[in-house]
Amino acid sequence: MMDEFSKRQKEIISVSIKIIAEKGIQQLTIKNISKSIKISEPAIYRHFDSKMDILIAILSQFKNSSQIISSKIISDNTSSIKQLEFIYNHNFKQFSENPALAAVIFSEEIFQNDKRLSDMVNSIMQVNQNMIIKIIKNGQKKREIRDDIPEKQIGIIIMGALRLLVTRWRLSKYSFSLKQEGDLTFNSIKTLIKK
Amino acid sequence: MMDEFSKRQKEIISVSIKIIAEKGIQQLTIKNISKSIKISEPAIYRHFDSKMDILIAILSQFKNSSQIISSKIISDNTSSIKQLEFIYNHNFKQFSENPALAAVIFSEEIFQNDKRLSDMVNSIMQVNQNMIIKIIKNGQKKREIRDDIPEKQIGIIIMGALRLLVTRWRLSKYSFSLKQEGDLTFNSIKTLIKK
DNA sequence: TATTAGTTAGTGAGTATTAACTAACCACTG
DNA sequence: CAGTGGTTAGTTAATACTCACTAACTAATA
Repeated sequence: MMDEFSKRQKEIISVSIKIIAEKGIQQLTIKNISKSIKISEPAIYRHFDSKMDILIAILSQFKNSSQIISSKIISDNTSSIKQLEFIYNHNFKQFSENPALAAVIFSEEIFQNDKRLSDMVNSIMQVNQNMIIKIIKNGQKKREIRDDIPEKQIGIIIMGALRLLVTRWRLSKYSFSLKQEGDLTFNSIKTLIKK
Repeated sequence: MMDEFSKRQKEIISVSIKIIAEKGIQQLTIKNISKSIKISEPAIYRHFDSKMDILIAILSQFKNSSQIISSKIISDNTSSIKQLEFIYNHNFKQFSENPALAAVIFSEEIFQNDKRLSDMVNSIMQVNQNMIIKIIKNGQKKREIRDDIPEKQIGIIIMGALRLLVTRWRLSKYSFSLKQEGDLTFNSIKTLIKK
């Protein structure tokens, strides 16, 4: 409820995400933000107290949306494999439509400096991790997923493959179809883990 | 043979790695390097032409060592699974002994700005990836690894899990035993991929 | 005495942020 | 309705700082 950002605030957030996607987080400066919006640098401070508050706003947006998706999936009553497939597809779709998201989510190193930011990044990671592990555990109980491997380990494999794929896609400057490659990877994982 | 670094150069490289490990790559500044060595900032430039040359020196060290390991493993005539296990163990050992390595290797975003650096990071990644895929392909031929899944996909899964584990270990400020957790993960992978 | 490795003092560029001011709008009130 | 005070969102100019890097000098040493 609290994140009723003003029009300008939303604009600042969205151009910030765009800058990160296109030029990396190093280039996210007040100067570059203000240049994009075509207002002066100090004008930014009419809308956010500090640069960090902008970063926090960006991250909190992502946290919200991933929490919403998480609860949506968990409450959905299809097979575990289908749920995992949905997560993969949802991620690929979201990243493809908005490559900036990938750049921000995978910038853990940079946020490490500041505790507030690193806590936020960690908790976003946690939300996804918990969701996947929950699904796997459930799938093992329902005998849809093999149970000779701990759910935590399957979780690492699933998350790891997803992240590596997205990282490669990003570093290659989005040179291949994330959805296409992702489908191949998920099919392989499906073959590996289904009972 | 070309990397016959002087004593001071080696010192600069080693404190740089230390700084990256402890405070992140953002804190790798000429000022911080010189402070650690207890010489003045300009003195650094007696030994390296630029900061980038220091970064390149660091990366080339890692590249060399990973290439050496790669050829060593490939020429070794044990089972594919054992080879993969060796890679996992080698990585965990190297990272545990020198956490800076993890910080450097996984800082792709930061090196993206500069072409020379990003090429270097990419090629280090490539060396490992090629090695793993080669081993898997061979293992499938020797009927040690299941061949109902493309070698490339198994490669993504193996690399992805390794990277995710290291990333988590690093972000948790090395709070758990990488070797111990890594063994668990590799055992699970072994169960999944062996024929 | 020539070279090496250090020093002090500085440059210029870039950073986030603040100070001081202003134009436009908006709600009261005489 | 005209004028007053207050708020909002912008401006220009400046501050204080950090960054990589350089010029000029110096002590030690081979």
